[in-house]
Amino acid sequence: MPSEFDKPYDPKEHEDKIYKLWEESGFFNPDALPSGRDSDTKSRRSPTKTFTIALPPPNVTGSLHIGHALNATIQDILIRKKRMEGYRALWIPGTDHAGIATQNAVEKELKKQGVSRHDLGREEFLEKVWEWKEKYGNIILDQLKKIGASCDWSRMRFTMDQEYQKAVSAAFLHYQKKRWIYQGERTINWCPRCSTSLSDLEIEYKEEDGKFYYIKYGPLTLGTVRPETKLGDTALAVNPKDKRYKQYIGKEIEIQSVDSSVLRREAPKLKNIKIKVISDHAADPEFGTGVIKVTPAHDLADFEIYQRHPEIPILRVIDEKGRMNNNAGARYEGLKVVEAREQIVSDMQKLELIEKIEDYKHNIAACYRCGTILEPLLSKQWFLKMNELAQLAVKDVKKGKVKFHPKKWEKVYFNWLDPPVGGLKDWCISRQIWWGHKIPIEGVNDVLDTWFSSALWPFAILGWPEKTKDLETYYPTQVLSTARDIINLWVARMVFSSEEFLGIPPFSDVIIHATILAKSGQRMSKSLGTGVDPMTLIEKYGADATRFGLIWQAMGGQDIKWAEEHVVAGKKFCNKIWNASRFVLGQCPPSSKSDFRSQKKSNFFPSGKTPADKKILSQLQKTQKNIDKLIEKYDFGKALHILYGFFWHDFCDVYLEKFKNNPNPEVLERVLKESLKLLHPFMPFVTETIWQKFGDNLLMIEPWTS
RNA sequence: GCGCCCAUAGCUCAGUGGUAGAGCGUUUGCAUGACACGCAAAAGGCCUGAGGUUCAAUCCCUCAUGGGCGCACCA
Repeated sequence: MPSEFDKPYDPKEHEDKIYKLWEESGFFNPDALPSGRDSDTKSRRSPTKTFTIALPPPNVTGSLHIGHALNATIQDILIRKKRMEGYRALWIPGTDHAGIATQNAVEKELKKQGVSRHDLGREEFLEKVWEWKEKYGNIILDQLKKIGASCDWSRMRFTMDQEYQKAVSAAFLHYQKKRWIYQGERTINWCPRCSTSLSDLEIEYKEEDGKFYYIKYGPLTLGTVRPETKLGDTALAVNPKDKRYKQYIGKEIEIQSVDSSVLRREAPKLKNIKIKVISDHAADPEFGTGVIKVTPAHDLADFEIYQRHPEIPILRVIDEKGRMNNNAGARYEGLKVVEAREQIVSDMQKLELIEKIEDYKHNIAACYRCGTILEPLLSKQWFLKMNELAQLAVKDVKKGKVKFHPKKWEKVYFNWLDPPVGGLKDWCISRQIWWGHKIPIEGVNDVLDTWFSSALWPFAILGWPEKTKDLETYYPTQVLSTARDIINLWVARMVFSSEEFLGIPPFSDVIIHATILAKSGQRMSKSLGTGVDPMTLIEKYGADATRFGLIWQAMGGQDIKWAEEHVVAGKKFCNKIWNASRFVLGQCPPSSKSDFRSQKKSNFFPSGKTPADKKILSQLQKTQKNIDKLIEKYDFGKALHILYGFFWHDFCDVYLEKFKNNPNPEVLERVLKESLKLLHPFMPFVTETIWQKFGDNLLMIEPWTS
């Protein structure tokens, strides 16, 4: 027995070597796959039979987290199975430039040296980002190799590489020609920290304990959580049906307010001002006092009121940095929003303009990249019309051309694209950062939303807008596997982009995999230290065990609370496979290995004649069918449970234990060989390592079932 | 506020219209010609609560409770 076939299986001994073997074979590139096998005259790999997956490009800022590991495993299972089935299986990897996230990361690093991006200027800063990307951007892909991902690295793409930039420009110009892109002045979500606009999807809501201030406006009283925006009020609104306030509608009322021209060091003073009362359905008679203040420049809802009542003025009192500007008056100018709030509240209290203050729990919008509280701001931005595009995306799922697994996620998709109330707002595609695709219009400095380029991913990586051979051969893709939080941010936008530019859906099946939660049942969080690093798991238990643990737990896409025990089980299982193989090999020495490999269908029932032989062979056959069916249904967890039960219990505990004194080598070989194939997509390293003991062929391209 | 999901063994989860399973953990044997990362056994659950449908419910329906998540302009 070869010395490296030692008792316990040690993944570290084998995994890197095996990965190198695969890479050197060139078979990750489907163009290099053999077109048929000598033992099989039917051409297994007809050029038309392709199977493509576009890897959701990880951000260059990131390192692999446990969710990536699960997602990569799922995709690798599909790709490996299809490759064994004879498809030209292509899995295209790449990375995303991740505009805001990457810019933030680089700025943070520069800050350590006391440098800001403004010190460097745009050109030099971008050079730094590129340097940073070259240095760190591919770490995550190396981590994918560690878990065994069989991507075609020769086709690796980056959302900012030259070819990809062409695709982005082409898409932009196409939309522009259709007049779906326009510039407009709107109140949008603004992150004062990142100093850029954000789309409606790039928001996270945080619950906050705030205060609800009841402020006197002459004869009226109204409630607000943001008294500082009072300085930008240009109207009051009441509901047209609200009888209490009917008499005021359409009238200008005179109210006493804070005199904002009084300097801060002086005592606050009252000032009489006039303000118009309008009627609008946005005012809910049931809530607060039924009167609302309208601050169109700093509130998204108020801006909508303004759009319905264009006669009211707009007054901006907050700047891009989140500070009060000179419109706010000398008393408040330069104060941060929160400071201004404290100041104005104290002023109003002194002037007896505040009736009462209540505790109030509410959700506030925060930046999805840095967590800073967003400041709605009137701003000139570029928008992409969404009506028709959204309908393209809706149509594909409604018609079943794109299917979600599990199906329930359709709801999230439809809920955004085709909301039950209101409509889908146009997509704010401009960002005021430096790192990204520049908007291809002369004199415009803004860059495009990162997701604008991500939306083109599945076809841009195959060469679109050029009519490349790859695009022709490998598009559309079949499966997209991703996390649920980017269903709208990314999946929906890929669907309509592909429909718009190529007239077909980008993929037919969308797998929304389980979200892996911390033991507490909450999302894993780096800052809380509840995250699990897949690299640590691989280091400790091996890649196969990690893959096993992930798939074993991620049943049916249901969220899971992470339990490392299952990775332990995976490690034990690797060992079991290893040792069973050692035993079988002992019964069938390497001299017979050519026989071992060339068994054909004709002797699926080798000379085994005992009832037990027949039983295990029929169990094997049943398992093969089952596993195949379950993988096709994307039911990976169940497939693995069944495989585990078959191999460990039916084969090892029952059959092997019973007959180890008097084994039937042919049956052993048959069962082991077929089991290794079934196991390979799940646990590629051990299975390939064992397979290598039998000959030179790669298990990776052995026929799935024979 | 609207919507979705979950509640089964100590832990993490499967599952079925006819009173339950896995992995890990625990207990007890066993160094049995691959494996102690093992083998053989065992303990452990009125399947969250209350109603309903049914001959029959852990599984179907309703409500409740607890937990998670998504959406929403309620200032």
